[in-house]
Amino acid sequence: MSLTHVILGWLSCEAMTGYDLNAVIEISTQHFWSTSQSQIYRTLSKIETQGWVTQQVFLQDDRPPRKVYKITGTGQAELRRWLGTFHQPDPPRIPWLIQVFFAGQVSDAEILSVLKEKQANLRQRLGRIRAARGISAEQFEPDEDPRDIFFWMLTIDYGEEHLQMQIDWIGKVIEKIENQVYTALEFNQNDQQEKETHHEK
Amino acid sequence: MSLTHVILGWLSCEAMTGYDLNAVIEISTQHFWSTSQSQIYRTLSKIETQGWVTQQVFLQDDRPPRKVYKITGTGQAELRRWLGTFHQPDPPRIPWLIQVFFAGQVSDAEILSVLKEKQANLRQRLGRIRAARGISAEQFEPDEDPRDIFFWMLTIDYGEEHLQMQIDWIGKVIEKIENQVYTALEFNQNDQQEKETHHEK
DNA sequence: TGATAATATATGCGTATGCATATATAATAG
DNA sequence: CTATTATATATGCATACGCATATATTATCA
Repeated sequence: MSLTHVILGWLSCEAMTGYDLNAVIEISTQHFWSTSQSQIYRTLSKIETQGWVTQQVFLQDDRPPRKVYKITGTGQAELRRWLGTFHQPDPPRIPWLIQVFFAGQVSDAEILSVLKEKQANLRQRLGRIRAARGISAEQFEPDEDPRDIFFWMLTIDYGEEHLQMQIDWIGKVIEKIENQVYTALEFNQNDQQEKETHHEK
Repeated sequence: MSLTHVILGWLSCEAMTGYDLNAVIEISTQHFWSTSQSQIYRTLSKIETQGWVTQQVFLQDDRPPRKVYKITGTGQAELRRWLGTFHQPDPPRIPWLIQVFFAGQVSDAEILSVLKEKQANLRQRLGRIRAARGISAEQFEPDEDPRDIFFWMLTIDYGEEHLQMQIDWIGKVIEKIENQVYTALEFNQNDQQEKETHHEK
C-alpha cells in the first residue's frame, strides 16, 4: 500500500496526528494520491503494529485527545528503502478508454459529446492545478530546503503535462471523428507510415 | 465497476464463455484495463442476476461444461447508456510520483537510479504496445467494420502517446537533477515565466 | 514416467478502499 | 436560535480485487 509511504514521508518531516495528516495530504499530494480520512486512521494503526511509528497521547480538556504519531528508526529505514527502489507498476486502468474502445456501438454524436465533456473536465483540473501551484509557491517557508521544494514542484509539473497531453490527444481525436477519418482508413498495411501525416496533405 | 462494461462490450459483439472473455480481454484491452480470471466469473454471475446477460450451458463429455453468456436487451441498453455518458474520473493514483515528491529524503544517485529504471520499464512497455499494434493490424478480419477498428486503434495510439510523454518527462527530470538545477532555483516569484526557458540561455 | 499446459468453472482468504455514521465540544454563520 | 464547521478519533458495511487453490480431463513435452 502506497498510503503507508505517503504517511511515512510526511511523518519523517514532522510528528503529526491523523487529523493533521488528512489536512496536509489534501492540499499537497491529492493531485497524484488521494485518500479518505478513515483510511488514514486505519493505516496509522497498522504501521504502529509494524513498529514504523509510535503514538503519544496529549489530553485536552475541551477537545478529543490528540494522538501524535512519530516515525521510528525502523520506519525511517523502511521509507528510505521504499523511496530508493523501483516498484513494478500496477497494470494501467483508464476507464474512459473503454468508452473509446467500444465507441463503435454508439453514434459519432454520442462519443463526441462524451469526449468534449471529458476535455472540459480535464481543462478544469488543469486550471485548478495551476492555481494550486501558485498557492504552494506563496506558502513556502523561507527555511524550506530548495531541493525539497524542487521535487514537490516536479509533481505539479507532471500533473500539468499529463493533463495537457490528454486534452491535446482528445482534441486530435475529436477532429478525426468530425472529419470522419475512419471511412477512408487502411489498417492492414503501412499503418505506421501513414500515421499523423494526413495533416500535410 | 468498469469490468462490467468491458464484458458487456465484448458480449455485444459475440456470445462467449468466461474463459473466452478472459482470453480476449488479455490480448485486446489489457493496455488500459486488465483483470483476473476469478473477477470475470464473479462479474458474470453478478450481471446475470441483474438481467443484463443470460446463460446457456453446453455439456461436453471430455471437458467441463461451457457456459455461454449472451447479452440481453436490457444489457444492450445499459451498455449504450454507459458508453454515451461522461463519468466523473476517479482521483488520480500515481504511486511513483510519491517517490518523486519525497525524493528530498534520498540522495540524487538513489532517485536517479529509480527514475532510470522507471524509464527503462516504460520503454519496454512502449516496445510491447508497438508490437501489439502490428499484431492486431494483421489479425483484422476483412468483414470487420472500419469504424470499429478505428476506435480500437485509437486506444493503442493513446497508450503510445502516454508512454512517450512519461519517458520524455522523466528524461527532462533526470537532466535537471544531473545539472543540480535545484541549487539555483527561485520559487517565490515569476516561477511561471522562468519555467522551461533555461534551455536557451 | 512425471510435469506442465490447455480447457473450463468456481470458491476462500486477505486487503484496500469509500461512504456513512457515532461520539463530543466549541465557535461561528445565517 | 439553529445549523454548520472545526477539532479529533474510530467502527461498520459493502465492494472490488488479486492470489491461490480445487475440480476434472486430455494432450504434449522432457
